[in-house]
Parts: sequence; C-alpha cells; structure tokens
Amino acid sequence: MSRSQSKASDSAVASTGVIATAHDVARLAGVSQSAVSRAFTQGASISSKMRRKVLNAASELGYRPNVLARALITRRSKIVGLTMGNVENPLFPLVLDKLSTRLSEQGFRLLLFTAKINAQVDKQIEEFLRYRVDAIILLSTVMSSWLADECHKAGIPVILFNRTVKRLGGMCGVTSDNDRGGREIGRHLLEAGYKRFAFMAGYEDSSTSQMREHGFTESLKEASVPAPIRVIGDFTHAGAVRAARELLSLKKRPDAIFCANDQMACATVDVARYEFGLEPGKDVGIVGFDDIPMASWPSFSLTTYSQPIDEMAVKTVDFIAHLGKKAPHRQMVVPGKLIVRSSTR
Amino acid sequence: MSRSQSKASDSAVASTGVIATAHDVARLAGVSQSAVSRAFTQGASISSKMRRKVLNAASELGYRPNVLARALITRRSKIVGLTMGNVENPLFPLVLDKLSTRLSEQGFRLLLFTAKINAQVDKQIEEFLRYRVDAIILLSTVMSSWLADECHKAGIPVILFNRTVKRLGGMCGVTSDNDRGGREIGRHLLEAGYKRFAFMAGYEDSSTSQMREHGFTESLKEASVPAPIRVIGDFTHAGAVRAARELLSLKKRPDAIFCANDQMACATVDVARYEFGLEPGKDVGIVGFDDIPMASWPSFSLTTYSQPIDEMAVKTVDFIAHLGKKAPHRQMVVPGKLIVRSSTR
DNA sequence: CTGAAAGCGCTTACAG
DNA sequence: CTGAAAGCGCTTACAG
Repeated sequence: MSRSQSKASDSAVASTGVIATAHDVARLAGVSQSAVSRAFTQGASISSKMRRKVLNAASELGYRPNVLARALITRRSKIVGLTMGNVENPLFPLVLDKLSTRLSEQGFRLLLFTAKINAQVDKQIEEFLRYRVDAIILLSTVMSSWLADECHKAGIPVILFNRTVKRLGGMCGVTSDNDRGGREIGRHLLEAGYKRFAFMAGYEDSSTSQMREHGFTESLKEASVPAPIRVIGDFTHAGAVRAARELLSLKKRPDAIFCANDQMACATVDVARYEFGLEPGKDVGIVGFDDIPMASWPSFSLTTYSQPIDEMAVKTVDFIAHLGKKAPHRQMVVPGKLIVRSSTR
Repeated sequence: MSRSQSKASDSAVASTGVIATAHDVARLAGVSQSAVSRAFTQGASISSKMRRKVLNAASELGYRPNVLARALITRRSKIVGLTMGNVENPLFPLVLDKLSTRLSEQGFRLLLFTAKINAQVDKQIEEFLRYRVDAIILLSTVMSSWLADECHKAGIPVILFNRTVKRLGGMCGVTSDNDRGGREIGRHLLEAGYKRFAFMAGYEDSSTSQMREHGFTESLKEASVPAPIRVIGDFTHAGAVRAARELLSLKKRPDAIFCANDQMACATVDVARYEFGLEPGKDVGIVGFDDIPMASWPSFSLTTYSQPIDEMAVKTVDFIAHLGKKAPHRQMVVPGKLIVRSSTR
C-alpha cells in the first residue's frame, strides 16, 4: 500500500507485468479455453455468439494471444530472418522497407541482423534457426554452404536478394537483370561517343558486380572497343574515392566510368568534380547502378540503371508466402530500366 | 523411391523438415531430457562429462534449442521490437546497425517494422505485444498513450530513440542534447557574421525539431537578433526542396539557414547552388544536424552538429539489458559536438 | 549432479 | 458448434 502510494507520482497505473491468458478469458466468459482459441483463429468453427462473448471478455482483460505459444504448435513462427550487410548503401533501407511492408501484409515479421558488407553470417543464421524462422533473406551477406544445407534440410527457404551464386544448393536468388543492365549502359556510353572506358567493380566475388561487368564488357566487345580498365571500389563510398583517384590519375585516363552501384558513382562524381576539376557528363561520363534517391539530386544527376526493387520484393515475399504451394524458379530475374541523366552526355 | 530419384538432380539432400528435439538428443545420449536442457543453459548445474555427452549427441543430430519454447517458460523472448519511420534518412540505417550490433552482444534480437515518418504504429506495437517482446524502441514513430499504458502494465519498457514527449507516461527517451546543439549552431552563425536567419523545422510536433529550434532561437535572442524565419521541411529531401525554394525566393532572403537535420540541409545546398546559383558558405550559410556520412562529402561539406548515436545506442541497450536492475533516468540526454565545414564561413 | 514431473500458453484432433 | 484432453519443446522446482 505504501509502496503503491510512493510510486503514484510516477504513473497512474502500476506496472504489474501480469498478462492475461486464454484461460483467464475463458473463465471470465464462462466458456472453455478451446473456445477462446477458436475465437482468435482464422476460419475456426465457432458460432458468432460464442465469438462475441469471448471477444468481449478478451478486450476487458486486454488479452492478446501469445504467438510464441501458437508457433510452437503450428510449427510456423511467421518470422522471417534477414541479414543486411552494407548498411551504408542507401538502397538497402528502401529494400528493407519494401520487404517489411509486404511481409507484414502477408502476416510475417522480420527478425533483423545487420552485418558488414559481404560478411559471413553463419552465427546469425544459427540464431534464426533457433527462432525457427519460416524463411531467411540474405542482403549483401553470405553463408557457408554447410549451413545452407542445414536450412534446406530443415525446410527453411533461403533467398539471396540482389545476388546469386554458382552453386545455389537449396537456396534461390532474386536479382534484376544485371547483365542486360551492364549491356545497356555500355551501348549508351558508346552512342554518346565516349572512347576510353573503365569499370569500377564492387568486390571480386560479387555475382552482382560480375554480371554487370560482363554485360558491359560484352557490349564493348561487340563494338570492337578494348576492354575497360578495371578498379575495385568495394561497393562503398570510401573504396570508390580511392578507386576514382586511381583511375583519374592515369596518364591515359578513361573518359567514361561505369560504377557497379550508385553509391560508388556518387563518390566518383565528387572526386572528379572537386579533386580533378572535371565536370561529370562533359569531361568524364559517370554511370551508376540502382537508381537510389540521391542519384536524381542535382549534385549527382546520375545516369544509372534502375533496379526494380519493388518487384524484387514482391517476388521474394510471394515465394515465402506460398511456401510449398508451387515450385518456384530457383533464380528469379527482374528487368530494370536505363535512366539517362546529365552525368553522361 | 521414384520420387526421390526424380528430385535427385535438384539437391543432394532432400528437404525433410524434420528437426531434432531435446528428446531425440536425450535418447541418443542415453540421458534425461532435463540433462539436455541443462547442457544448453548458462550456469545450470551439470557435470562436464554429462555436458560433453549431450553436446556430442546434439551435434550429431544437428540439434538447436527452440528458443520459442524457452521463451514460453522463461517469459523472456529476448526479442526487442523496433519501429522505424523515415527510412529515407541515412542516419537511421546507422542507428539500426548500432542497436542491432549491441543488442546482439547482449543476446537480444530485433523484430523490425518500417513505417512512414512520424506514423502512428499502434498496429505494429500490438503485434510486438503478441510476440511478447522484452522491450520496444520507437524510431521516428509514435504510439497512442493508451497503448503506452498497456505496455507499461505488461512491464514492457518503451524507449523513444532520438525523441521525447511531454508526458512520457511509462516510456523513456534517449536523445542528444538538441537544445545545446541548436544553441551552438546559433552562436557559430553569429560569430561568422551572418545577419538574417532562418530555421527549417522537421514537423510541428517533433520534440527533436522543437528543441533544436528552441536552442537556436535562444542564442539569437541573447544576441538581440530577431527570431529566425521559419519553414517546415518534413525532415525529408522533397519537403526540404520545397521549403528551401520558399526561403530563397523571399525578397529579404536569409543569409543563414539552420535545417533540423542533415537530410534537409543537403537538399537545401542543392537548391541554393543549382537553382539559385548561391554558393553555400559564401553566399548563404547552411547548417544541418546529425552528421550523416554524406555531410562530409565535398558536394555538401556541411557544418552540422554530430549526434552521438553510438552512445545513444549504448544507453538504450544498457537500459534494456538491465531491465529492473536499477531505475533508469526517464530521459537520457547525451552531448553531441559542433562540426564546422565549408557550408558556413 | 541427475531424473521424473509439472507446466509455460496455446492448437487441434476427438467425441459429443 | 463445443469441451476435455493431449501435446508443441522446452525449463525448473522437487526429490534423490
């Protein structure tokens, strides 16, 4: 009594930590606990009178079904695990948003781990497995093929978002058409009259970077133009600054640079303009990939290849939501779109 | 048999969906199921011989404790719910990363919902409650005071990150010293000799924006300088572009603009430079708040107030991890630091 | 230190 | 449609 008085100034309602259970609701409503469960279960056979009785008692007690307990029985946690590398890339918050929104609509929740770009996230995946997630999405992260097997054995689908691997194992991948993107960018630069080309890769073992490069190189080859000079920017701003300096310091410096993502292209624009006095578009063509919001800002005005992250998210979630219903394609590729702005002429 | 053969080309190991339980491990190891549990429980009384026996059997079966079942009994899900508004602000991925990393270290997982900036997220909070989260973090989102009460009653702490409210109810807030930040920015601009000031607010009912504005206005008042012109930029790029155009079109246009965050300040730099031909720093002083990575890029080179998100994340997680141990401050304020760059003279 | 047993809060056959 | 009962996969007193 004196305790509750001394705390009264802090808050009107004391924190009890007591949470109503289905049993409490059943007792108050004068029905069985099964009935309470049915009132909260989609499509359970229950009379509307009974449901109303239960719902009234439930709201009186502030009852909320414990989904952890439900998950134990149904063996569906409705949780999707997601690991995100490269937090620095503005594309990923957008991807996260799309995925989160669409997953919510389908009744799924997102359990998130952040990591370093391209990091091996076995530790986090193990944790997902302990939480009995219904699916796993990898964003710019990597897992061992041993663990991929474990996931497969456990019946947990793994989706590589914006990436793929040679040996998919039990996994599947969702990407935009990176090869075609690189190709269209190459053709665009050729038509614009650029002569000496460079490609700024993400990192060596990124399928995304590789395929963009492949398409680009092929388009140049078709025009009998020498292969592009090649540098590596790590998919980061800092890495791209280094790589751009290297490129622009060459005696025979390139007059067009295709960066494997917008983040690196923005850095390259800054280096060109403020360190070398070169005006993007005029003195040097700079192209990115992704079409992040920043790409359209006047400071960058980046020619780029727009990634259809909306559609990619839809495909990803549809795959997860229709688990087992239909055998999906292992590798889903969604077309993107070339966006020409003033960072190229 | 014929089925497994027809699938053989797809993967070496068939997806069985069968997951080992503590019972399976117990049987294989020839011990009780309790022993298995103890082998996986921190500080449980178990001989090392027994533990080894269990662990061997467990690894043979690929056993992973079901933390959902554990959560049911311990009443600790080790899940923290987080709602994030304003996905567009580059500060938030960083915040997410810090929180995620530190929470992981303390054995907590992040259940994430994204939302619109300043959105009311009662729906998502209800979902957190059904998942029996151990704590809730709100990032640029808002919940009804009724639900805040519900959380309090259920013993679930709610932390407002980078925000506060007048009536905290059962909640608590973690912010940087916004008032002081605004004040230091005001003094810096005065010293630099700027004369006509403007403030670009986030939105009306944001404590963050209000306190930054308050400090700013106070510092001008102390110098007997008229109150700043005031516009609203919604904390977004698009909103800031509109607001900046409005400001710079005035007959008596301001020569110094303090934007309530860096995101808006970057937009203001672009509008000033590319639409009005004004060079930031020289023709017009532009200041932000946060010190996002972009702020240091040459294109923006933003004078700003660095938010100590590292420390803020630490305080947040410490609070969550020490649940109940000690009564924390309801409102935690961490000092930041003025960073002067060339967007002001 | 170890095991048998109860129980966390639910869902779901199984009878009625 | 409804209830009693079994059970999801664990943890944790309780004896020994």
